[in-house]
Amino acid sequence: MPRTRGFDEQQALEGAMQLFWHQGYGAASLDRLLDATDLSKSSFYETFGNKRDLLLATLERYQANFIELLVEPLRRPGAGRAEIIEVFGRVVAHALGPRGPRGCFVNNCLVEMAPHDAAVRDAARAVRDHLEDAFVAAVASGQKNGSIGSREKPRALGRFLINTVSGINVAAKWRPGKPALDDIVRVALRTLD
Amino acid sequence: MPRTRGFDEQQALEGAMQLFWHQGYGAASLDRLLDATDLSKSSFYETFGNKRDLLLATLERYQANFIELLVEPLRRPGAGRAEIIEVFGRVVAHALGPRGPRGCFVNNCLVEMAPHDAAVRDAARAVRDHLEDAFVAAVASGQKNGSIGSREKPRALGRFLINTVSGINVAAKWRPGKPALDDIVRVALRTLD
DNA sequence: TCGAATCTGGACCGATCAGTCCGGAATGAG
DNA sequence: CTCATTCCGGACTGATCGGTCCAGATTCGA
Repeated sequence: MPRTRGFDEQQALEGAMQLFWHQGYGAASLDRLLDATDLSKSSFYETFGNKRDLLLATLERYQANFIELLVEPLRRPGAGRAEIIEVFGRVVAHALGPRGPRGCFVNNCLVEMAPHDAAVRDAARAVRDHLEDAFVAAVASGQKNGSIGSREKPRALGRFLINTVSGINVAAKWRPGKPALDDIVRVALRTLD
Repeated sequence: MPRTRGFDEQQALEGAMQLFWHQGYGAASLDRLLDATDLSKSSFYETFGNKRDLLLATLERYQANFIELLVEPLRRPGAGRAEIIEVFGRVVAHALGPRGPRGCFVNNCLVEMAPHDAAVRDAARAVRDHLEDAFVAAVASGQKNGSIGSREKPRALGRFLINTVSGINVAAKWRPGKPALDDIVRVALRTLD
C-alpha cells in the first residue's frame, strides 16, 4: 500500500522538534503539535503513534541534524584547539538562537523528563555521550599535535568541556548578555593550555 | 482572628519544595502536593493561595535555606581557593542527593518555567545572581591573599564557576559516576591557578 | 460544657489533556 | 468517469488538571 498523496514527514518532524524545543514536552499540547506539524489529528497518530514516541523521534533527529553538525569541526583530521574554539562559538550562537533562548533540546528533555521516563533519559544520555566522545577525540588529537596541553587525560578534559556546554545552555535561559557567555568560554578554554 | 490550632507552615513549605524539586512543577499535581504538605485542600488554598504562588514561595525558601547554606564558606573573611573547593564538594553532594538525582531546584525551574513565566524567571535569576556574587567576592578575596591567580577578573571567574555548577547539576540528571563529576571539578578548579 | 473559631473531606466545576473513531472530501490510477 | 486509497475535520471519550465551596467534624477558650 504505497503512499500516493505523500506529505513531508521530515518537515513535520522538524516542526514538532522546534515546538518541543521551545516549549518543552508538557507545554507542547496536541493542538499546538498539529499546528507545528501541519497534520490532521488522524494523520498525526497514523504517522507518529503518539506524543511520546514523537518526542523520541525528534530526539533522534536532533542528534542527526544538530549535534552532528555542531561537532563537525571536531571530526576533521588533526583537530585540536582551534576546532574546539570553533565549536564553542557555535554553542553560544546555538544556545541563544534567533527566536529566543531555547537552550539545548537534549538538556531540556533531560531536566523535564529524565526523572520520570527511562527511555527519554537513555536517549538523552546517548546524545550526550556522543558529544563527549567527540570532544575527547579532539582533545587527544590536539594533545598529539601540541595545540593542547597534556596535563589532563583527554577523557577528563572532554567531560569538563561538555559540562561547560551544558552550563551555557542553562545560562541561556535567563538571557545573559553575550559578554557573560564570552567570559565563561574564555576562562573554560584556558584549561586547554 | 488568631490561629488556635496552628500547623507547621514551614514544614508544609519544605514538603512542597521537595516535591517540586524532585518531580518538577508540572508533574507535581495538586493531590501530590496535598500529600507532601500534609494539608487539606481547603487549608492548602487558604495558606498558599494557589499552586504557582506556592512555587514562588518555595523558591524563596530554597534561596534562604539551601543556597545561603551552600555558599557559607565563601562568606568567611579571607575566603579563597580552599573555600571554593569546599563549596564544589558540597555542590557535588547536593546535586546527587540522597534520594536520586534532583539537580538544583533553581536550575530545574529555570529550564521548565522560565520560557513561559516571567516571575519564575526573575526569581530564579535573582538566586543565581546571588550565588554568582558570592563566588566573585571569594575570587577577589582569594586573589588578594594569593591563593588564586590574577590572570582573570573576579567577575569572569565567578561567571565561569557558577556555570560549572550549573553544568554539574544538569549532569547529575543522567546519573554519572562520581569519578566523572570529580574530573569536571578538578579541571574547572585549575582555572584558579 | 458550650459556643465560636478552625480545619477537613469531598462533592463539584469548567477547562484541558491525549487519544479514538468515522463520515466524507480529496486525490490519483485505470 | 470509476473507484479504491488517502487524508482530513471534528465529534467524542475518559481522565486529570487546578480551583471553589460548604456541611460538618474537631478543637480550644471561657
